[in-house]
Amino acid sequence: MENLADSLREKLKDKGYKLTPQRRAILDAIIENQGKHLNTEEIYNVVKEKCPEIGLATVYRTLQLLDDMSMISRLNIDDGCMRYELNTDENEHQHHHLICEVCNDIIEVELDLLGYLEKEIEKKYNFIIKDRKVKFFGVCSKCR
Amino acid sequence: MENLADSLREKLKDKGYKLTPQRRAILDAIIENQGKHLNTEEIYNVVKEKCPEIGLATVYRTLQLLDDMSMISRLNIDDGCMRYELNTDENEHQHHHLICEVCNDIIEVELDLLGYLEKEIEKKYNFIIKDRKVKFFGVCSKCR
DNA sequence: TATATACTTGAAAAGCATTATTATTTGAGA
DNA sequence: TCTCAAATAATAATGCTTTTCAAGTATATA
Repeated sequence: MENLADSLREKLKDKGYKLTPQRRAILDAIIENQGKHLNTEEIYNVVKEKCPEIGLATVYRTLQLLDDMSMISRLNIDDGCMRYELNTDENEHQHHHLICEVCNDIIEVELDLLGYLEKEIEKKYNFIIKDRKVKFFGVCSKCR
Repeated sequence: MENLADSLREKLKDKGYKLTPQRRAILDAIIENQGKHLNTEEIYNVVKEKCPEIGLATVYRTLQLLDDMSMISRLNIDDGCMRYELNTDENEHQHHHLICEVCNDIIEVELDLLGYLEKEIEKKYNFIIKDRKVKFFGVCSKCR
């Protein structure tokens, strides 16, 4: 997965941002924990292993920057903090989330199947849909 | 809409909660502003007109109570605060939300059309779906 | 190479929505 | 009316996030 890290670093530099050790460490932490939907504090703790002197504010700042650049996405599970996930080419397309109310695991769903609903909404409500957030709450296969 | 207020008051008393003037005022405020998706601060300001001595903490407490009793539902638009909507018999069934990125208006969508997607998810992921939150972001008819 | 300029950072303070605490008040049944 | 658990107002505390600011670092320019 070396190419992913490289391409993200390139993306940063292309936009005129400096690739500091802190930003590099935060990017690495997110890449290494892909699929885990870590929150800011958790990312901070991972990053501190390689970069012990980093400040929490830098993590918040960098996550905001990466979100603005669409390199990561926010995910709000209503658990009191913001979680993040990597935007890869594969999950660039819409995907939904299953949230297990028992173990709090977050599962990504590749199935989309919202096309018809969206077309109906755009027609009936004359509303231009640009983004969607779809979350299902319930019990996952491990907890049933 | 007198019956709605009455039935909600009954519901409170049936569960052993006292019908205080504060709770009555908060219920009335939510009923009178049905469809507006007010946040806690906004509800507080409406309630203060009829009940000026009320404290903000009481509003938070009561909204939590009403949510626990499924008389209202939380709606998180990621705008930094929690919003609420009344659970009437009509909207008891699932409904989604359109959020206009221009005027920030929130439109309720009666169309459901999620049945097939949910069945596929339950089958493919062995996940029992108990609730869902679906939000579409874009531009509403008034702003296009 | 020296220097000006803009960008980053860590630490600490501030912001903001929400929750907990506590002393006081109140609703509703005996 | 009296009693007492429940509810309240005021305020402090909490937790996540953003801002401030002084200091450090990198990049461009002369």
